[in-house]
Amino acid sequence: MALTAKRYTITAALPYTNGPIHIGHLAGVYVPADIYSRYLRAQKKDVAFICGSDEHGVAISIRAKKEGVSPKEIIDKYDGMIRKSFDKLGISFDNYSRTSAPIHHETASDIFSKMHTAGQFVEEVTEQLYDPEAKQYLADRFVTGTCPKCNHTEAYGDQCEQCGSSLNATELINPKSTLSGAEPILKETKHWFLPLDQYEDFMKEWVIEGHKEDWKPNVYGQVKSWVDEGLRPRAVTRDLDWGIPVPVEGADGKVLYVWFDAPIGYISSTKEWAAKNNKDWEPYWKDKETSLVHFIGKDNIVFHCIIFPCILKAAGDYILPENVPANEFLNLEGNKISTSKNWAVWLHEYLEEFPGQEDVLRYVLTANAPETKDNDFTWKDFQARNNNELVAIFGNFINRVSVLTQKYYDGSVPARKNQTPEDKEALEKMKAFPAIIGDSIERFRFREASQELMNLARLGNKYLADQEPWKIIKIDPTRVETIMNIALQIAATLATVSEPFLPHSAQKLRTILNITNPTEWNAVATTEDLLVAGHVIGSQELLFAKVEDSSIQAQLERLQDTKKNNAEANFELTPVKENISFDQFNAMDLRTGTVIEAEKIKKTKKLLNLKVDLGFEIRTIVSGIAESYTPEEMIGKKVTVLANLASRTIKGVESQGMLLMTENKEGKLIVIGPEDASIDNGFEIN
RNA sequence: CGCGGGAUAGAGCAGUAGGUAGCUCGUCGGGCUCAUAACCCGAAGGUCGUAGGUUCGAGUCCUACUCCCGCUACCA
Repeated sequence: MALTAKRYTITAALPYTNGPIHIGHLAGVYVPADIYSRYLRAQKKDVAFICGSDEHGVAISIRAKKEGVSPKEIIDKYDGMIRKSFDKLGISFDNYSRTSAPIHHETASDIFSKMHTAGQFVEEVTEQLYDPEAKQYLADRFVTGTCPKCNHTEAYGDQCEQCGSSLNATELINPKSTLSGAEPILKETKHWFLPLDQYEDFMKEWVIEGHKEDWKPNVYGQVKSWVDEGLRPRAVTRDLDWGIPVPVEGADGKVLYVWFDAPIGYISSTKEWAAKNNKDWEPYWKDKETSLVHFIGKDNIVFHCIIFPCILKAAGDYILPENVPANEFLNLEGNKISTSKNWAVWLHEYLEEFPGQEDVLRYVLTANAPETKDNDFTWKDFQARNNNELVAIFGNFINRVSVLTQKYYDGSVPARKNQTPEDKEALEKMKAFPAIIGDSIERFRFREASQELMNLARLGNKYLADQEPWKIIKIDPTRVETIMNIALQIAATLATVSEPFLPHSAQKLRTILNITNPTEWNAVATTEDLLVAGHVIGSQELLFAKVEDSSIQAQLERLQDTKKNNAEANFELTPVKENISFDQFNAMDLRTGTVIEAEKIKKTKKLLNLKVDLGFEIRTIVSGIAESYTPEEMIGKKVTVLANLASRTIKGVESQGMLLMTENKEGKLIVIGPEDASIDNGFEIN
C-alpha cells in the first residue's frame, strides 16, 4: 500500500459534446476513474475527481453547420444529456464543468498568454489549403481527389486507401473540399507552435527513466516510441471560428487548438470546484505532495503523456501526472463502437431500459474492462455476468444470510460464541479482503479487484455451505448463532468493499443490513464486530434482479435493426456522369476472364493479387476486394476485365487491368461477371 | 512504410526474477436444500499465434514471420 500523497487530483477524459456517452467511454475511462476516486475517498484521502465537457474543435463546428444550428445548441444538448446520465450511473465527479464556461476561457487564455510572453512558442507562417466557399482552412483529411499514383478517385488528402500511399493534400488531382465540394486554394496563415523538440530531455528523464516500472506497457511503449522518433513542434492554434480566441494581437479568426485547451479544462474545472466549495485550487495542481492521475483511452495517450505535460512544464510550477492508466478499446458484439454508425450501447438509453440496474453495467464493464487489450461487449456476456455472478454469488449470499437471520432470530444479530478453526479462518480471510482489493485498485487492476470482491461473496457462500446452519439448527442451536454471526460479518464487509464498484447496491445492502455507519475500509481488518450482537437488520429484499432472455433479445434485435438502417441510410445512388461519345466507350476493351490464382497482398487490408485467364493470355491484376472476398472465393470466378487500362504498380505488383465491380447496400463489393457458363475467356463485351 | 499494444482451454483473463500451465464463466457428473432452479464439491477441456534459436529445462529470453487493435489522420 503506497497511498502516500497528501491529496489526489483525478481526471477523467473530457467527453466530446458531439454525441452521447456510450459503453466504450464508460469502460475505458469513467467507471475505472470513479472506482479509483471512490476508493480513495474510502481511504479518507483528499480527492478532487475532475471532469467536464469538451466543447470546442472543428467537428462540432462542422456538425453545427450541417444541421444548420449554432455550435452552442449542439453542445448544450449533449452537455445536458451527458451530465444527467453520468449522475444516474453514479459517477461521483467532484466537479463537472464545460470548456465553454467563462472560467475555462480565462484559464486557457491566461496560460497561453503567459507562455507566449515567456517566449515559449514558435511562430510560423505556412501555406495551407483553404476552402473559399466554406471560408475555412482544411485539414488534409477534409480534401479528397484523384490519387496521383493509382488514379483512385476517392483518395484522401493524407493517404490513398486504395494503394496505401501517403500523400500530401496538394498532390491530389482534382482536389475537392469535403465540406463544400469547392476546389481548395493555398493560402498563407500564421500559427503558434509548441516546440516539443526542446522537451526531449525532459521527456526522457521524466517518463523513459522515471516511469519505466509503474506505467502500463501500452502507455509507456507509446510514449517511448514518440520520444525515440524525435518530437516535432506542434501547432497549438487553428483557423476556426469556434473555440477560444488566441489572446494575441493580430490573431483574429484563430482559436486555440482543442488539444491545447481541453486538458486545461481539468484545471479550470478544479478552479470552478474550489470556488464553489471555498477551497484553494492551487495545491491540487501545484503542490508536489499531490498525486495527479489521468484516466483516458488509448487514443489519448500522446496528448496526456507528452503534449499536456509539456504545457504544464512550460507554464511553470505545475505538477506532472503520477500515472496515466490508459485503457484499450471496447468493441460491441464483434464490431467497433461507432457514434456515426450508431453502433453503440448508449448510456442514456441503458438507464431508461434497465432502471435500477446501473450497477450491473458498472460491474460488467469492470469485469470485462479492456485493460490490456481490446475487449468485446456482448449482451449474452452481460446477462451471464449479472445472472451468474451478481445474482447467483453476491446477491444470493446476502439473501441467504438475511433470510436465515430473519427466520431464526427475527432479524437480530446473534452473538459469536466458541469459534472453531474454520470460523477463525473465515474471519481472517474476510479481514484480508479490503487490503487485497485495495492493492488491486491501487495498481489500476480494476478487473482483478472486481473478481476479488466476488471472491469475498464466494467465501461467504462456501462458509455457509460448509457449516450448514440449516442442519445444525436442529442439533445445536447455539452453534448456529456463531455461524450466522460470522456470515453477517462477511455481509457487512461486502457492504464496505463493494461501494467503489457498486455504489447503488452498496447502499441497498446497507439498508438490508440496517447499517447507518458502515465500517471504514481500513477498519474492517481491526474491528471485532462489524455488526454487534443484538443489532436488528432491515427487511429482506433482493439485492440484484435477474436479466431475462427477452430483454437481451430485444437489445440484440435493436442492434440488428441498426445494421439494417445503416445500410439503408448509406445507400445512395450516385448521379449519372456526363455523357461520353461512342468513341470513348469504344476505346474501352472489356473482356471476359476467369480468376485462376488469388492471394492476399501482405500488409494490406484490401488488396488481392489475382491471376486472370483472358484466354489469349494470363494477366496479373491487383484488386481492392479483400474485405469482400477471400482468395479462395475468388479462384474460379468468372469476371469482367477492363483489359486496356494503363498498368499501375501497386504495392510492388504491376496490375495489368481492372475488374468490374459493384457495391451492395452493406458496402460489400460484388464481382460483375458473365454468369452464363457457355462464355469462354477472352471474349469482348460491347 | 514506420512505431506501440495484444495473441494462453468454448468465452473472458492471470502467469513481472525461465523449473511439472492457473482463475472466472460455460460444459459434464455428484452433493445440499437456507437461498433469485440459487449454493458447495469434483471432472473433462490447452502442441501457451507460427517457425527457428539460447538453455539441462522457455508461455516466460533472442531472431524472423502471421493475424487483430491503435497512433501518425481530434472516435475512449
